[in-house]
Amino acid sequence: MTIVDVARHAGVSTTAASKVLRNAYGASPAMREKVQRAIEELGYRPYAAARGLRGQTYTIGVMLPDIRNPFFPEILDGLTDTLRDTDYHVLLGPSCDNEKDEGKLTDAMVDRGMDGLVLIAPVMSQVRLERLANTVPTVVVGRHTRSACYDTVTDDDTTGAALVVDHLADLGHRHIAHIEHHETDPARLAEMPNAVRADGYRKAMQARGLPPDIVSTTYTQEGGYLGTRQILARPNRPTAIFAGADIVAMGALTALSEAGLSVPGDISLAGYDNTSFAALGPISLTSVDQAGHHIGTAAARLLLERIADRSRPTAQIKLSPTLVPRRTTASPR
Amino acid sequence: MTIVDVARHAGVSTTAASKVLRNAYGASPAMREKVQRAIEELGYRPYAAARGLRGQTYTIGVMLPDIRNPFFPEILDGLTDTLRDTDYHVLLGPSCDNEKDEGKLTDAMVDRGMDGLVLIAPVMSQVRLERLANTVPTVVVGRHTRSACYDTVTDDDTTGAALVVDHLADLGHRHIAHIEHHETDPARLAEMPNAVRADGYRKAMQARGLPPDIVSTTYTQEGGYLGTRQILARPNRPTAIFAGADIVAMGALTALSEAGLSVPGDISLAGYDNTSFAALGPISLTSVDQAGHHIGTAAARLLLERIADRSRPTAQIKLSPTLVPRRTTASPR
DNA sequence: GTGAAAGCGCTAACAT
DNA sequence: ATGTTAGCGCTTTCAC
Repeated sequence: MTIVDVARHAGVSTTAASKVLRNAYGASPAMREKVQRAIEELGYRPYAAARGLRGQTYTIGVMLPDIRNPFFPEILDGLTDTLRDTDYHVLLGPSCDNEKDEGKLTDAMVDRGMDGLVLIAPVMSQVRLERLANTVPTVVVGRHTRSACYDTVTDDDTTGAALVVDHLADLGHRHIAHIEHHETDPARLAEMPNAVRADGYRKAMQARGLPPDIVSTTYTQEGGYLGTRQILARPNRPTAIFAGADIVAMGALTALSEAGLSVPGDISLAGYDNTSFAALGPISLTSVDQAGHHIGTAAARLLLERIADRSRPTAQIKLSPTLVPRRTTASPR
Repeated sequence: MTIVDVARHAGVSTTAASKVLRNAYGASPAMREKVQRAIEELGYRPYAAARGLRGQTYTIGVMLPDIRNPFFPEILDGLTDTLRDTDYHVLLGPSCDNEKDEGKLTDAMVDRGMDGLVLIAPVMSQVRLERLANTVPTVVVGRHTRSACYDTVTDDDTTGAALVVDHLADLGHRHIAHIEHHETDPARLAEMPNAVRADGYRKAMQARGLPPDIVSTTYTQEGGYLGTRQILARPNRPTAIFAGADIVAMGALTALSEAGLSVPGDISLAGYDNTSFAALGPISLTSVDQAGHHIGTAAARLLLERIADRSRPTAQIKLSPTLVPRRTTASPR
């Protein structure tokens, strides 16, 4: 079942069939009609690999750091909703949280001739990112950089962190600890959402005249659990914990409950991302909403624009977070 | 940067280069050496679309019903761990929970020349499934069927449901309600994991001489919330709820907490899947472990076998679940 | 063991 | 407006 069969069945040339397939210029309505019917009757489907060899594959690749983090599906929904009415299909890479896996995955996506890439909070160096973006249209989500090669969509993590610190400080907390995703690479320190969040925390604490107190782990449930245990093992315990992501707060909750501490009675806890689990009745976690759906929508639009015009100047879209106070934060006793 | 460049750089024919690329028979060690070096020096990467046109794309597609359900990442991990050391890459479709979206996605995967498909709890008809499996090697996860066209990996949902019912009945519960994922299609009624789970519940209740009580919603957090509200609105309330999936239990917890009911004081609650959220300290949900990682591993192995030999008889792998009792279940007052 | 060449299904010049 | 045809990068007979 190839385009040749369609053309023959419709009694036209393959060029004509191809044009109809791609809605390209130069096909009369009558011809469109004939070809469409032939396609229907034969149940023909164009073979993407063959198209890829000549140009587009109509495939957009998405890379995300952790499929377990319930925040990422929000972004994905925004992406797929926007791409639904286009000819493009979205394919997701399995989660990869280190530079090596990221390289392998993006290579694999390039090898498969993908028309565009959406990279969510990638850790690879900017040099690599730009090399990649020069190969295939790319939108980077989460990294606070400006590049001439790729578009970016970020949420204002500095403000988001301040939202939490101010909320807790207003409640009367003086000792607020922060659990961050460990970051050593000096370049990423200024770019990655987790690092910017930690920096926002530091600045907001300073602005309040409070000493910062940071524990480094990872943005996972396990990381939250271990980080909290570390905090609780110390001589003087904070009255509030600001977890850099909801998933981290989930792990923190386990550690706190194991330690026999009540939330917010003994200790307040805030997360980040406002995932659906934060809204769960028995959890009711104070969090920061960064509108994942909008992030996804914006990324998809930027990518489509760039695919259409690879030379248009790059754009940086910055969204603003909002605080969602719930029952895990209260004044200290 | 094509295979021709590599061949020229190595001073051999493209055939030779191709053979080395694919570890095919008929290339001397010396030639392998030369070609490998050329590949390294040129940083050559084979273009998957072009390979696809002649044969394999080294890509395996995975379809899952809901990326928000924290159980599926377990299966995925099993899949990717097993596939890591092969030449295959895994690409995920965005979640799709209805027959139409499933069809679009599987079509897209076939169009992209994928070498194999893993379908997790698909809802499409068996006819369609078999047509698909005749096109491309396919492993179906979760559906309790035997087909001559595709391999299956399932967990014994009947036993799993009985595990929960027996646990609750042993604790002294007489009125145990079940929240299921709505299923109307008569064909799917015997095949889908949710339907088999509901049937297992029914049978286990009957074996205990207890009247079944089923509420139909969906396997989502929202579904659990709405289903539980429905249960609570009725005149006589059950003493225990068996949610068909942990994610459903999460929604149930919200509804119960909103209603001012304590768990397990006022009502016991059990889930299914033993996701990482079930183990969370403040939740500590009794659940059924169906070893998602093993499911993924088994699926990957079956798929590789079938890709290697498309005519080998189909296999049906059935795994056994275990109960993980936690703090949400206790004897009724 | 090695190489020349045909062709996978499609698109895009180019010719009509 | 429509058709002819040369490739895209790779694999795979089939000679040697």
